[in-house]
Amino acid sequence: MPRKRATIREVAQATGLSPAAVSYALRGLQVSEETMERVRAAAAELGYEADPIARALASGRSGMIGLLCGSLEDLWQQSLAVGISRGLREKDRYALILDAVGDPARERALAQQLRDQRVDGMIVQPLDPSAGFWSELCESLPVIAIGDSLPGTAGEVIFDNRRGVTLALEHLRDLGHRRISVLTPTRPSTPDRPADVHVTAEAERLGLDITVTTAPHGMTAATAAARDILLDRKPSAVFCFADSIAYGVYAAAQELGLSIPGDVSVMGYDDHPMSGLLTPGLTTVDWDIDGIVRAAVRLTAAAADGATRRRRVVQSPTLRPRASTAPRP
Amino acid sequence: MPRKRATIREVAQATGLSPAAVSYALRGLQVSEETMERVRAAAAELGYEADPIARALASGRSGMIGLLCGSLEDLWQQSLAVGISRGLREKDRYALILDAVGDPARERALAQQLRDQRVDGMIVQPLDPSAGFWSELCESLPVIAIGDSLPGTAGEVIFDNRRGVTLALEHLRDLGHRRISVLTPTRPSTPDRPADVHVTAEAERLGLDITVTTAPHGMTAATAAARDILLDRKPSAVFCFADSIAYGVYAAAQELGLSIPGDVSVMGYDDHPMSGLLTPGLTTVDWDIDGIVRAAVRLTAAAADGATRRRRVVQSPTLRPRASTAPRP
DNA sequence: GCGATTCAGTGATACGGTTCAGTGAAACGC
DNA sequence: GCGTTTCACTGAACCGTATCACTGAATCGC
Repeated sequence: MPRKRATIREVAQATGLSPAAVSYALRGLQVSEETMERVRAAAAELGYEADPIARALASGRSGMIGLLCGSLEDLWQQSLAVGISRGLREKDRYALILDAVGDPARERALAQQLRDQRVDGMIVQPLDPSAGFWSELCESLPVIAIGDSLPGTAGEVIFDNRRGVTLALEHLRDLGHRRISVLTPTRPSTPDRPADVHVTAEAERLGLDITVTTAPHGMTAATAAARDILLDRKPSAVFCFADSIAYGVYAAAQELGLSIPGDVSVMGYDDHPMSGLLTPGLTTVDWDIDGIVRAAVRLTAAAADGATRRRRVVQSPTLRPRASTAPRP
Repeated sequence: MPRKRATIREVAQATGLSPAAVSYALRGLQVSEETMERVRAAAAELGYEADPIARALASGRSGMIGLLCGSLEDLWQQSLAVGISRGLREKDRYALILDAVGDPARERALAQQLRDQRVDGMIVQPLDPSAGFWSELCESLPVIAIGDSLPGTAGEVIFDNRRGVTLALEHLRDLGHRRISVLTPTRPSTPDRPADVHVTAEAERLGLDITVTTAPHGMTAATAAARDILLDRKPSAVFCFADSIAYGVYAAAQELGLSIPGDVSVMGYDDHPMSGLLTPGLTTVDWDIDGIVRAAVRLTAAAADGATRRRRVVQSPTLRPRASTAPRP
């Protein structure tokens, strides 16, 4: 790391200008072309680079985008976070990634802390879309929601979960399954999460016998939950609301000596890159993660730059049938 | 998000003290018990919380720890990052995660930017341990290195790569393999990376016929590289320097109709949670990621809090034999 | 009872920028 | 040729906290 930071004052001194003029010049404001060049040259010479902290304090903007993840234990969300982080870097912005660990209370606290960091915008995968603080938050900075809709956001990338659930459950019904266990990462405290509502509604419509169980993300936790379900309820199919959870079911089935899809069919939801590599390949619902990343980055950058138009992208799911689902024996 | 931030001045006014006194009181310094209580109460009442940006500017510390990852395309590094991020949160610190995308030049720039953010410390997985700027960096803030050793760090969690490579190659040799392809994520520009040196040295010692190829992390890229190697060189075994890359080999083998381990044995390096779920299970070298996370968090927190003793943890690998390796046909 | 220490708290300044209101000179309209 | 704009730039205030040097009062030792 080179010479110890030059300040704006030193550049001003070197050019014979006032600090204010230098500040303007470096941002291409209010000064003549010629002065701008002179300042740029001096800044380069002195190795001057604006101090992001001081700038944030003075201007109230930091160049950072807050990324508030529901639970990074989910591999798919990890991929999403990494993708978004990279996308933002290409637009000269940092992502400040925070992990709510599946806890809505923590989600709220972290949102607050992100705001304190003067993030220019925030990307959120709301755990609890019905929480009251979102609208207040949206008023104080541009928020982009991913997944579920939120009131007052500057933009949204919404998953058509209704459609996704339909694809999954119809697929299982078409294979003859009636008795289906659903494993969802949703926390018990927010039982009315949109995606879950769709599940019970669709199940009713299709005449399926559904049991919904909560399982944390993360292999070991999901495996434990899956073990119980496979033993107790003996469903002919399991529908997991995240590929990560389906991986837990694979592990449990392996332990119990159950064959997939011979003894039980398994469906995922996300299409993580690993899902195609497993044996059997995991039948799942693909949300086009690259598309989501691109849309989120685009919307966020625009909103943080002051775009006012509220954009809403609705992501459509695709059924990705592989070998983990088969007709009911 | 509640009332709009109270400042320290308002708290001062409310308590009839000077701002300085409030500042001290809130941090439990220099003031009487009684005043401290009074200030705390007033602060709570006004909903005051210190502004991290202003604090960072004034004090030069931010409470954040920079986490500089080599390449987050690697699933194992993703797990590491998530784990460390969580561990730090439990110590009331944020992680500011940056991804060098496998590019040493970018690694350097990001290190600089992290420092500009006033991070209290930095955790680094150096892509290029021999780069000159590390020692300068270490002088200006406490750096914890993960993986390879670095001059001047405040602490290190070193992988005994020599031992890891030995475990892997001896395992393959014992199974009768001689003609082995090595796939490593190292960039061509730093060919003398310690881990790679061990490979060629060990291969020589064991009398193995080795070819080293560079493959980026990330399934699609690794798959492409693996395809070429499997077709052109027809090794009896492939040793991948990251489980993520081994996944690419699985995909390539699947495409080409090659059986693992029937036609080719595959070894990984890391032991990512998914490796045990694959069919066949991936034989790999386990570095105890949880131990690494714990050690890194502990060392970093200590160093950021001003601990001076330089701690060095050496991580020993364990061979995790599964089904992807078999005797040479 | 007197000088030397502690103690609790103050005022000023620093951190490194941004931004608002203002200024003198040049350009402009007519 | 005079009043009005525009242009390029300046001075000062400000963002919200930390910290240094200092002060007056209380405490201490003897």
